[in-house]
Amino acid sequence: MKDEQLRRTWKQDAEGVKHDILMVAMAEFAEHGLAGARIDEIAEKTKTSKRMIYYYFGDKDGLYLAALEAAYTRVRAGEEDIDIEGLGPRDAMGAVIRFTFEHHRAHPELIRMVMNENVNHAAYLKKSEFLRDLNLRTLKRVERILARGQDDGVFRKDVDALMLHWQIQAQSFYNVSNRPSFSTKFGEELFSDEGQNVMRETIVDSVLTYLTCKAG
Amino acid sequence: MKDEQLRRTWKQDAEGVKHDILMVAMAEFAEHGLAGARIDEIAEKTKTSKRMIYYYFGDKDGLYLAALEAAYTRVRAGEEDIDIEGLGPRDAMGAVIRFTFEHHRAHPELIRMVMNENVNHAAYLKKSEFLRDLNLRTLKRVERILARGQDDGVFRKDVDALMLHWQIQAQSFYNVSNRPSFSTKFGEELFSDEGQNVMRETIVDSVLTYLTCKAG
Amino acid sequence: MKDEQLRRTWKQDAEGVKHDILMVAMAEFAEHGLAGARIDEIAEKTKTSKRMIYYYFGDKDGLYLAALEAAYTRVRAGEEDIDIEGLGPRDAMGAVIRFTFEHHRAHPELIRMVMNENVNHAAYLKKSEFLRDLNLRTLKRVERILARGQDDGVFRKDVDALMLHWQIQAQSFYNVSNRPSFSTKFGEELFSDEGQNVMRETIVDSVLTYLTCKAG
Amino acid sequence: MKDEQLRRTWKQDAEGVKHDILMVAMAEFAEHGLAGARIDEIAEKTKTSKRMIYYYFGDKDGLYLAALEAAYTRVRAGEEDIDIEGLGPRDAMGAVIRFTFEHHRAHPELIRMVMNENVNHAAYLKKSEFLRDLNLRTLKRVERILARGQDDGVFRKDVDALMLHWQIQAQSFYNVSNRPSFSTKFGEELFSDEGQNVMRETIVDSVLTYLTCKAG
DNA sequence: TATGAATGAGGCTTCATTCAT
DNA sequence: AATGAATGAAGCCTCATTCAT
Repeated sequence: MKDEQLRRTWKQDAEGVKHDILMVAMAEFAEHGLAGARIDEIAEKTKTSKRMIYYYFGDKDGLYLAALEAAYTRVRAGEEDIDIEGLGPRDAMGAVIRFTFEHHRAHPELIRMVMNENVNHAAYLKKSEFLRDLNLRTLKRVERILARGQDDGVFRKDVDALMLHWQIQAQSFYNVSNRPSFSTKFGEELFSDEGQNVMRETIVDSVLTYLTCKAG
Repeated sequence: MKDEQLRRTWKQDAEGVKHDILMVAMAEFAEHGLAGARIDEIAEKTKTSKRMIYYYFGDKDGLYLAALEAAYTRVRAGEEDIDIEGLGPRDAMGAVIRFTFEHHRAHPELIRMVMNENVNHAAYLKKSEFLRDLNLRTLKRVERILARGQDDGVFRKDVDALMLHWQIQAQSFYNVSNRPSFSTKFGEELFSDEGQNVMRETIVDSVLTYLTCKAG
Repeated sequence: MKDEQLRRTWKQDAEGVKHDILMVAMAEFAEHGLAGARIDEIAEKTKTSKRMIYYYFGDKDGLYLAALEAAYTRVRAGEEDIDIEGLGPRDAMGAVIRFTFEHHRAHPELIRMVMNENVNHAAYLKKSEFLRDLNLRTLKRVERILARGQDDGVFRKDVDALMLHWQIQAQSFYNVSNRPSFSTKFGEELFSDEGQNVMRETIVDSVLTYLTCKAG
Repeated sequence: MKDEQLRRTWKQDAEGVKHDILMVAMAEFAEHGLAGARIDEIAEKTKTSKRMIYYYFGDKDGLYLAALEAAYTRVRAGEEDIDIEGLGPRDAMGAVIRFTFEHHRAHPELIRMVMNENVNHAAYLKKSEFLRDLNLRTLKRVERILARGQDDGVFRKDVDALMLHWQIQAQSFYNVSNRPSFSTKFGEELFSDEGQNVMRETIVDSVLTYLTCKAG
């Protein structure tokens, strides 16, 4: 079963045990959803036992919520890396779109957890104040760049930041979430490395065109 | 419990019974997903008994696949209604976008079934040739209009029909699929009747601008 | 395990199966209480399986409530046998006391279920209207006889029927319920056949003396 | 959680810790019974930790037995207060009955532990010599008063002290133990302050009448 | 003396499915 | 074509208890 040597390493390491459980749980919930995931299966893939899951997380729901939060927080770490301070509005907006697109691509497990949340009518998202506030920063960044571009006269004035944010999110999210069904119907073409580059630049292009085009 | 009079009406009406079961199953699978739906619950809401589900559909998977197909076919009926023959490329494309957007909005149960399929890596979609081919027509229409606009010199040449189709689908789908999580984080504003009108026209506007803008 | 021949006899005999489960459950809950009884143990002693318990009774609480009701109703069957119509108030009251005393003695399993109910603050008794109303008849009988005796001038006037009923119940119940602790402390003497006869007649004697004594 | 200051006070105070645990355990066992009580729950309500329970009492059974003994001894403290030396047999017997009745009323937690013992066939009571001998004194007192009254010619001769003791105990005990079920069926009337006074005096009256009535 | 972490065993319950008629 | 009864397997969770420090 479990490597006795390894277990000894973890003994009394509450944070380590919790983290181990969370990583496994996140993967399992992302893969199978709340209803589809199995506590037994999660425990099996863990360095510890099923009993510890209940010890630390209470019940399946508690574990799910913790895994959801873990998925968000883990992903958030890499989010700040983007530096747009020195860029003009166009380039800044392009950078934000590219970052969002690639960020979603890089974290399919979070996308899948959010898909599950939507299947569940965002029941657990609603429960967690922490989670609800998490994405506001992304919106704020779009708002700032948009405002700057509008002040500079580079961007058209009749564009709403929330709506723009929504469009960027929609396409970045759908790219990951609906890849299985879309590629089943229309082929893998769009999802090759090359295809994804084209897609990303097309989104950038279409958003910037929309924001900057004089005629129409 | 069940109205005896009504049941008598269905007696010997195999198609009626099957249809009844399918409609209930579709609603339940759309609501709870494959893993989350309960055969008992489905049977309960049916005019007939649990045994009949197994009689007609074999097992839960069989019922799910049948419900998935039913969801697609039921929705497909209303799809042809759109008449774009007399329209110019711009108006035709606008009509297609508006139709797609509203069509997705009008059929959340299908959206939810597709969400579930994506959670399941489109396992059942892949099984059904029937389902795979179903959406090709929508793509074809976009292709035709795009080609016409490009021939007329109204639309820019460097746009790919599949990519364009993808963008329209992405936003129309995400609008329904991710409403729970998005509205939890950013409010219901975008999802009021007025908000949805703005969103739809924004999508139309941005796509058409992208297709037609000379400068950039 | 189970006799295959016997099972075949029970097959499709829903009432038989339910009754079988109830009798076993009653015995187990009487013996161990709600918390102490084990569903596995009950199932084991049953002609059927654990699954059927849930099929018919939903959960442990449901089974407990059903067993409680069964205990009451089963005991109630023999209750009418007492014929006091032709008797004078003294003899009638004596008959009622003797009947109550012996009736409690004859049904320790019901006494034990009621003990358990009292440990649980009568939580389930309160839930069941059926159970609440069940003992009113006994009180009514005492009321009638008392009133008759008071009208006849045989019984003293300042006696309350409910209080009298309470005294009869108290001693008849305690005789069964507290036999373990009482006999541990004070010996089995009172609980031999002879001791029980003495006890019963002592109760009759003391109640009738109280009801009829002129002096004081 | 726990008041740190208070805990420091208890530190090194083994007797204090044990006493604290016992008081909590008594309350929990009285409330839920042996099977229904939870070690976790007891530990939670304690000033100390679960580990200490095992340290001092070995296991759940050990804790239960200790709590049972604690319940008896704690209650016993106030028992001597009754002074009947200067009273005649009638008044002395009345005083004993009143004392017993009120004493039971005042200590429902002991009554509930004894109820539980009876549910368990007095298993733990039988184990403890200490507990078995505890109530003999009460019986002795009744014996003495009864003998005195019989010698004086005030009480009838054919009354057995143990039986009399039993009757007093039965009614005093049942008043507390079966209040939940009795009041559920017949109302709270008998259990108001006024009702309890009436009940107590009725018991006194009926016992004394029985003991002293000449005619019948 | 004290404690947070850990746990095996067993508890209750639910699931999709099949049987017998 | 139809149904109420029945079920094995597996799910989630809780219990008293012990370990390591």
